Amino acid sequence: MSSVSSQSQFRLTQPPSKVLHLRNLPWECTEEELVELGKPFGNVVNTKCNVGPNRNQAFIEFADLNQAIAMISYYASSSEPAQVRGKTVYLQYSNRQEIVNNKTTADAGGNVLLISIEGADARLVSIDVLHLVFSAFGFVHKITTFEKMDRFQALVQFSDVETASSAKNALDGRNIPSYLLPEHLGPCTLRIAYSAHTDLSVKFQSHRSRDYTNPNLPVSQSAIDANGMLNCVFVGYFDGLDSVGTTGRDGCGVYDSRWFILGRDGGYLGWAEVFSMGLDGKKLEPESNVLLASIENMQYAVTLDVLHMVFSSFGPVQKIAMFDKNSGLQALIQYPDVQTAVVAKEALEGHCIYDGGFCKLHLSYSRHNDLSIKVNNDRSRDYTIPNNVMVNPQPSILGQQPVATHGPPSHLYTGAQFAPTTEHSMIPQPSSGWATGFPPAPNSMPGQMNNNPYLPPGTMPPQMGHGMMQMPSHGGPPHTHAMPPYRPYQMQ
DNA sequence: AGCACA
Repeated sequence: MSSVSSQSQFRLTQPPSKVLHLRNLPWECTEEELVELGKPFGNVVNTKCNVGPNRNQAFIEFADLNQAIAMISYYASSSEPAQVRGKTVYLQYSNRQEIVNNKTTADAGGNVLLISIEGADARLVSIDVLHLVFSAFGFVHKITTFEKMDRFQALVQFSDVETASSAKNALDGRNIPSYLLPEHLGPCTLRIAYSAHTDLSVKFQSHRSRDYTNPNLPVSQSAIDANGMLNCVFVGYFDGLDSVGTTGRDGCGVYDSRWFILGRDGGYLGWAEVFSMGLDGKKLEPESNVLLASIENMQYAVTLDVLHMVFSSFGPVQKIAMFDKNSGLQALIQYPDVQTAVVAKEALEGHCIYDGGFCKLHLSYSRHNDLSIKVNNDRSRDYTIPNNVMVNPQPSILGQQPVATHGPPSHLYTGAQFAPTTEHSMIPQPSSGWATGFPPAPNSMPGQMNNNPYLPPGTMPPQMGHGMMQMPSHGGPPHTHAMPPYRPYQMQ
């Protein structure tokens, strides 16, 4: 009726209540901080924070009315105002007698979180980034995203309530780290609540929903990028800081193709790696014009010139950088285009530079697109710059003799050995090299064709001919793909 | 800086 509405909304003196109303709180304020604030005055039995349109209000409920009175009285006469995170907090008795809902049922959280992403660019946050962020706290089973009330929201399902609550506690009110977002995006803030759901229903892997527990789920077209790949995230936890460097933006981010994830206190939470997944569930790396080669079983020294020769069979090698990694040798090989790198990778992967299984190549796509070669030496070279321009402290030795580290040199692959020795009669000669548009058959690593026990002739590597290769939008296997046009290329 | 579920 009207007798109630005639009361002023803000009375100067509230009747006492064991519930206190707090305002002007920082929006990051947690329940724990509220408990800390009230504890000196009595037993805090319940709290509620992030209340109101600005989420800067809260309630504290004491076990006893006198405790609430004690707190109000204290701060009424104190020279030091109540503070949370250095912010002055204003206190008054609530006009309710108890805090309803919420924590009375003792952290009635669920294993599913409801996430609202706030910010002008919230809609541009990909499901993969969300997965990455939340995976820092445990295995994410499923994610669905949707728009509601003009807000971009997501449901994130964890295994259990504990994991979900740790994610909520750490991330609620936080911005998604900028280094996980495309550079042009503005801040995207996470607002997190518990959902009533316990198990999300995900019918398809799509750009809106993912089920990370079911690799057999149908993939909707919307989840597939131009290369016919499904972005995915792999995450590890707490694997130690010693292996983590700081090379990314913001002083944190990418190391060795992994993201590492920092918690709210700046502490290390874990690492994550974003990659693309083929429809068969296999991990695919995004293609690149730069290949990362690691060399296994390196009985013979692999020199820059050897690498240059091997990789030049598929196209002009622009740059090579060699370095030691995990007590092994790795090299980055840069081609002018992705196609050439794809062809080279598929042809060379798993093959050996020397007979007998020595110096086996393992190739992956690098994240780099353009290597910066500071100096031409025996470990790195920029073949696009004439020799006399760059300082060349060690003259290149073009006699292609492998340096044996153990035993006599084996057969080194040289351009001359590129001549067909098997049924693959179309393999180009070194003079025409890659330019003929036909790479060596995948099983016929140059120089490896004779009696190589590792490479039965005419055998397709197992990864060939499977689902991902058949996908129409994929670049396609090299023999069906248009090759780069012929451009004369001078070997040094 | 001024009272919260749905």
